[in-house]
Amino acid sequence: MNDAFKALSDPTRRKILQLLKEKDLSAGDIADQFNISKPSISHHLNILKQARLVEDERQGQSIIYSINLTVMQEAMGWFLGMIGTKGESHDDERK
Amino acid sequence: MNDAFKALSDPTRRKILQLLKEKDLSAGDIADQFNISKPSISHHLNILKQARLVEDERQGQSIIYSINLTVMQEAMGWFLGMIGTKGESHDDERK
DNA sequence: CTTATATTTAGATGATAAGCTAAATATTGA
DNA sequence: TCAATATTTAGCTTATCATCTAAATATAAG
Repeated sequence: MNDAFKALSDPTRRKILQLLKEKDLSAGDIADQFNISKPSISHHLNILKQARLVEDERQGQSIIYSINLTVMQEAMGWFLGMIGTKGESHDDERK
Repeated sequence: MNDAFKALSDPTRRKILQLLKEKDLSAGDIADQFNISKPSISHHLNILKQARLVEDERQGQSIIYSINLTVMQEAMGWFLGMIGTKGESHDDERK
């Protein structure tokens, strides 16, 4: 969970996720969307992979990346818990 | 928005937000919950403030911090857009 | 006006992180 | 097997960040 928040803190990685939301892409196709070297993009993809925000699968020469929404939904859960009524979750709350 | 994601990437700051979700607290009361020096906590609070995730107001000697859910709701919106059906938001999508 | 309390600011340090180039690995096809 | 293509790994540099101590600021109380 912490890894996911860390991964999401970088704008390049968030943009990668938005691209993958549209459709699966190879590492090279992703790199083409940025003014950043391929090795750097590969590094970002690795961070996203460790956070389990993306998955990869080799297809011939290419490695195809796809988004994994499971962790994103968990993060959303954190926000939902946050946005609930202030102080609601007290056991000793008076009615 | 980027500031918010950056601010949320630190576990100490996320815990501060969770404390403030329960009730407003002074800077000192917040610092007491961590094994981190008061200046460091002050620094974290400043980052949260710049991201507009918290607000502060002086009350006598103390400065009281409170959570501001507006930006958090915006971040939630980002997640919602992300979790929508893969590829849905194309203009040229065929029905 | 002096002291005590609460918080922040300043300045320094060590750890993380993002970026690069060059080299290594893996796959395909001639 | 050799050359081309796709991606990652290694190693380095620079910048950002979390943390600390010491000093500064602001309010309250005697």
